[in-house]
Amino acid sequence: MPRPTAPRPRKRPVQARSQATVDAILEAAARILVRGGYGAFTTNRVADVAGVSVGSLYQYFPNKESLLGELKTRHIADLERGLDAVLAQLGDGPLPEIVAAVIAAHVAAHLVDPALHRVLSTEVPQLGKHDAAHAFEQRTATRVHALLASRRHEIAVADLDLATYLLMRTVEATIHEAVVERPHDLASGAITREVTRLLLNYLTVG
Amino acid sequence: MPRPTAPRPRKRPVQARSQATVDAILEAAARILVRGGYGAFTTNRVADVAGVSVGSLYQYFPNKESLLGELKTRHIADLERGLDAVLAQLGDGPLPEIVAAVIAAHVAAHLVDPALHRVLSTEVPQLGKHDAAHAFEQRTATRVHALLASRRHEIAVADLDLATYLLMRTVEATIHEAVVERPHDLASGAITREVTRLLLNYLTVG
Amino acid sequence: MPRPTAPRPRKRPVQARSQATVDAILEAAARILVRGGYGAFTTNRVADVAGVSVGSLYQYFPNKESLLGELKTRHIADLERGLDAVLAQLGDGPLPEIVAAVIAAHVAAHLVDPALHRVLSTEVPQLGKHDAAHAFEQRTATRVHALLASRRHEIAVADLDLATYLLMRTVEATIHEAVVERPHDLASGAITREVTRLLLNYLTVG
Amino acid sequence: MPRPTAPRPRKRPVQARSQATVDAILEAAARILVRGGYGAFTTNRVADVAGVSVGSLYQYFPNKESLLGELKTRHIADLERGLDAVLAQLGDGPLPEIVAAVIAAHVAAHLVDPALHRVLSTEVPQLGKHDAAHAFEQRTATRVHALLASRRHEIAVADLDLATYLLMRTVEATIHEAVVERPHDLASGAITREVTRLLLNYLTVG
DNA sequence: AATGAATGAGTATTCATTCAT
DNA sequence: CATGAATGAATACTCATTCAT
Repeated sequence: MPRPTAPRPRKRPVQARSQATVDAILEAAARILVRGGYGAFTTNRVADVAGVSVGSLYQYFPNKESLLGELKTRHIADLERGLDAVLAQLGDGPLPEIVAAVIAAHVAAHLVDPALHRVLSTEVPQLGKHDAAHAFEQRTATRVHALLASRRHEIAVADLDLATYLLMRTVEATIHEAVVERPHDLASGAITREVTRLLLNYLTVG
Repeated sequence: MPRPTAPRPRKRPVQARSQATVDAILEAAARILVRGGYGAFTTNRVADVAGVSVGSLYQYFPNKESLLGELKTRHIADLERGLDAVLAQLGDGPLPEIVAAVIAAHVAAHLVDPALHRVLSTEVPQLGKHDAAHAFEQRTATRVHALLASRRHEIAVADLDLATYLLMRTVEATIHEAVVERPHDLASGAITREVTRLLLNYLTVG
Repeated sequence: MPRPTAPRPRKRPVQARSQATVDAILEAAARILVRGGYGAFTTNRVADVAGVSVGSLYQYFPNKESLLGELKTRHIADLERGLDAVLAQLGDGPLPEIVAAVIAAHVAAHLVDPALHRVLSTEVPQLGKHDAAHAFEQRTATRVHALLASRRHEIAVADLDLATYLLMRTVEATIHEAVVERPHDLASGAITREVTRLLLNYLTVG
Repeated sequence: MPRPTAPRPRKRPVQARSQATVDAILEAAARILVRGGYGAFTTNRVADVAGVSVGSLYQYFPNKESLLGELKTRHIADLERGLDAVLAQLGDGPLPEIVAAVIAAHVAAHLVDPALHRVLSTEVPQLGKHDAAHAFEQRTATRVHALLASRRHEIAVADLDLATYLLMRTVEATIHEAVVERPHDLASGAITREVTRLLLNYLTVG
């Protein structure tokens, strides 16, 4: 009866077959979230759609919030995997290539599950931002910062920290919205091209 | 769970003391939203904090959603008022002045009630974006587009529509986040300066 | 706040112009009841439709129940007026005429406001039957009993009391339902004819 | 105030103990309805009296109306069972026997749960009569009609349809009221005897 | 482990009634 | 007398969570 107070503990599933259950639950959760928004996100319904009992759900997730947390964590891991794939191949090419790569990486990431991304980032209670999402952003910022630093001589911006911030915000904001509002410009490559130009000009032109 | 229907027009208070009641309700609503997020936003609690009875709340707002709607509408009106104040003074100065003004206007707008803005734009059910917020964005886009068009010869970007989109997204995203995450850079004027440079470079450098 | 406990006190309107207000209220009440059933019967709505304030309504009716009571009382007075008109003309004619007259009187009564009659007799809380309706039935039963008694020699039924009961139940039941379910047979006179035969046979055939 | 929608099919309980819960709920519902009328019929109170939580009630009945619907359905099933028991034994006996049987069946039916029957048929919102009650009446009318038709030669009434209507109305009305108002005459058999005579005379005497 | 029946505090909303103006 | 803003207990219904089987 008492409503949950803190989302401390998380998952526990380690065994073999239980993994299937956990996956089913998380998939059901994502589907419900995408289809009906956070308002439709009910533990009973999730269990139902997942084809398991509520009891089982609570076997793996101590409370609703932990389920949501795991969902976020996994989604972010997906995003990061995409990002890694692109950034990993980046040698010591010229700045334009790097910026283009960062943007491409973000585009790729946003196409992983745009609908889920939308719900997760706009409708779901945030709880202080001190979650996986924040950590991910931090990590990404560090990487971008390092990439910029390695081309320090090509960059006309004094405050590299601020530059990183602006770069990331800009990329995120333009790509994120474009997925929904300008799918055509995104598909045609216009968005990528323009944003690349936007950022390169900023970084290199005094 | 059916998504809530669009916010219906609510009963318009006209009498003397009723206006005070309505204001108290809206203020309480805003405060609760800011402090506890959408999850804490309960009609009974709003009435309680407002110091009125639930019955009174429902005398003026036919349902929870309409209360939320009015809150959004008023907040946006506040934003737009700030925007107007800045843009109205804009004569036919050079492009840099215009871009700076647009950014300054956004900064001003976001300082109206940043906390409320955050909740309203990220945690509250969106209902299809076809609300006051969307209309406001549309209006602003049109204004920005017109401003750019009037300086067409100074602008190196081919697609003015896309340029407007990128400009607005960039301004919105960087300012919005900076309010919370980089208050220092915002206060020092660094954000404004850099974003101005970012956008001017984009618009003018081929 | 405390819900009403007993419907003791009733109206108080005696003055001249206030009568108009009371009438408006009662008419509104009847209309609402007919259109929306007892579920739609709300003091605020009644006042609204009547074009007066709730306060005024409570000036004349101490509570919801008293309003309902007055409505019933008036409706029954209407019924009784119709009955009187028919029965008053009854001299010492033969039994068939009397039975026909009683039936005709009931038909007339049920055509006064069938819709209101329906709601009042099926959907509205009864509260012990110790109201005006019961008294009316009692009075009618007495009259019918007297009429039968005056033709005692023509009647083959031993228990005149029971005969009165059956006669009244039968007339009421058949007419009441026919208004809604067999309007054609009622209009054509078939119902009246058949019920007359039914009752005459019963009363006179041994 | 919108009239409630038609009773939707409710979740069918199948498991072991759940059946007990459903029964407890329905019993409590009936008791409350009988004791306090429709006004006292509250889902929370029903759950309380049933000794279960509201949640359990809503596990089996999606809404208040469905609970009421099930109650009606069961009550009518009870009535019909009684009717069946009597009518089933009817061979091709003479008309008097048939009429007597129909009356006896109704008497039996009305003695099942007279108090519940009263509330259900007079105080509860009807929703258009298109429910189980109506269907039951239809079925009964068909059976009675068939019985009369099979003795067509003994019957002096031209319109068999109208005769069926009058017969059923008369039986229903006299028995229904007698249960409450003339229990003595009912127990003594006087009601049955007189109503039988009433109807036989009607059907056979030209 | 899994199940799903059961729980009950909490939520949005209504409406009879009061009372300051 | 009239008004209508204000009241708040009561109501239908939901949903996170528990626990006996």
